[in-house]
Amino acid sequence: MAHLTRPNLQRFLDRLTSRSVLSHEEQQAILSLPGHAEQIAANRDFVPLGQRVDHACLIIAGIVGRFEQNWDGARQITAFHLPGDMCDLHSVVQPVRTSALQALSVTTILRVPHLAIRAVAARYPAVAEALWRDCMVDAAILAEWIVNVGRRDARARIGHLLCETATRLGAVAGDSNDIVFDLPVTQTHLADATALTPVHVNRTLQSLRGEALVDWHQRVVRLPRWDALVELSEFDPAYLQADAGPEQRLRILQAG
Amino acid sequence: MAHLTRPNLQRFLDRLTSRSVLSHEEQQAILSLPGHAEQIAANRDFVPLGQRVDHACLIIAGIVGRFEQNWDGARQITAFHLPGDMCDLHSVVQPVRTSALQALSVTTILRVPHLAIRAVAARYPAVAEALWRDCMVDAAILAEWIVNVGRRDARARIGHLLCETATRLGAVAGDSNDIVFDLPVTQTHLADATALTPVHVNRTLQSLRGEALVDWHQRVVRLPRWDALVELSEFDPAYLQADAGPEQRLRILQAG
DNA sequence: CGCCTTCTTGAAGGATCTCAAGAAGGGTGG
DNA sequence: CCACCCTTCTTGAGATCCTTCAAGAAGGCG
Repeated sequence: MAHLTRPNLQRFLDRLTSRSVLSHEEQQAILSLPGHAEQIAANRDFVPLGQRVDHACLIIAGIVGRFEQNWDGARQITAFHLPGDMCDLHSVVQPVRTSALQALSVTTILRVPHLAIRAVAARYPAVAEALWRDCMVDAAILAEWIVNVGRRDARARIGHLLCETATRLGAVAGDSNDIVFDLPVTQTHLADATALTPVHVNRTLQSLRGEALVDWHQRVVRLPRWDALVELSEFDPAYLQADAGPEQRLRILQAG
Repeated sequence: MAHLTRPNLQRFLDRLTSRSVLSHEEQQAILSLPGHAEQIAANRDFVPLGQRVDHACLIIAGIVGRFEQNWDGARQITAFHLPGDMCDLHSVVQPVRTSALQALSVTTILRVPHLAIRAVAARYPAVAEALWRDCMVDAAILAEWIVNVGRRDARARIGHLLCETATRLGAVAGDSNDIVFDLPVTQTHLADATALTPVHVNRTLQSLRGEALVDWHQRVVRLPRWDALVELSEFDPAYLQADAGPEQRLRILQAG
């Protein structure tokens, strides 16, 4: 299976090197990480709560939600994880699981042993730094979700989530105003993520559809008026740290 | 001023060593970090948005809020930072500021240069690991805030925030059912943190007071029926990772 | 004592929820 | 290829939690 892991790890590496500077040797070390692929059915927890974990999960295809649960069963998704994400990278340094991970659609993951990641991180401090930095981007997204759930009405809330996801998926390229991307997620999942009820999500989507802001059919999202949606949702992609030019990539921990 | 920084850094070090294993030498390195103290007036931004930062802020006394802003001025506090917190530790690895920090009451901070922190982290990988782990605890708190804001009604929301803050302040010791701690924060701040309006916070506090769950006067919070409040707020302190016994402290990145 | 912030109270309005049930869609087996 | 089933989407009507607006009371500080 090793011959398959490499191209998948490349995607993860691309993510790291978009924000961090890594040497050729360090990059090779990451690409050589072991891992074994696994297919997960939709709506299945693949990292249940309360257990110690000994591996991290790299998403190859599909989409994953990080769930927190309420006593009365009300669910809250606190993060979407997209292909190329190491969705529980934090567990490398903190193997006590505090939230569950669930596949939202059929999802392929690569389970990468903590031991291997730790060995690379220990050997190459710049890799540890890059991983740490990646975790911080996830944290910035969490903070933005608090604002989303706390301070925006249903239309802006859903719009913002779509803008964020489109950006993270790399669907927002060039200056096209017509964005299309795959989002294999149900309206109920969207409700869990935005802290709304499925019913209200449905009505809100209709409202957005009525203004040609969102067109969502068969798991394919189309945003025909990107600029208008960005404005409605007050979406500012800065927190995603996605557009870092080469001059913004960092490598700061050097012994001396 | 150096003779003053050491005892303050001790508090930060205690926080780190409560979850990570650090050698005597590593601990000394942290205690020797330079820094200069500064007093911040209430309601003042001391780390404004959108700038590159070259230092992190250790809170010595007072309380700090991490603010995200809306276009229309609606504010959301995404985190409280308490004495002993390095409130923008993440900036060590990601110096682009994405959220503002504001003192909620008169606050004393210690500004610690990134350069110094990075030097220690580079020299001692276990320190980098401990810092990274500390950031992950903050991230877990962010995730819990999403649940709080998204899925709990006003009473539970405020109750949960109080439970969390009491726990983080170390006010929940032993099996006393009567918790008292200082919380120099206005009801408006509480509204910004819970995504409610100040008016509704006020009414909710009255409701909690009516059931003897919360007693809040002159910036001093008293929780006379801790167990009942915990249940009402469905507060589970696991995510705070505060009670890690010695056997749970970690040191995992070792070259080899 | 006076000012400014913070807290408190009332009444009306609105965004979202709850409950319930029907329609549509997608996959599976005969 | 059709029939069936189960999930997902859609719709309606009433209830509610929280907000908005406005204004007065209380508290802290110079």
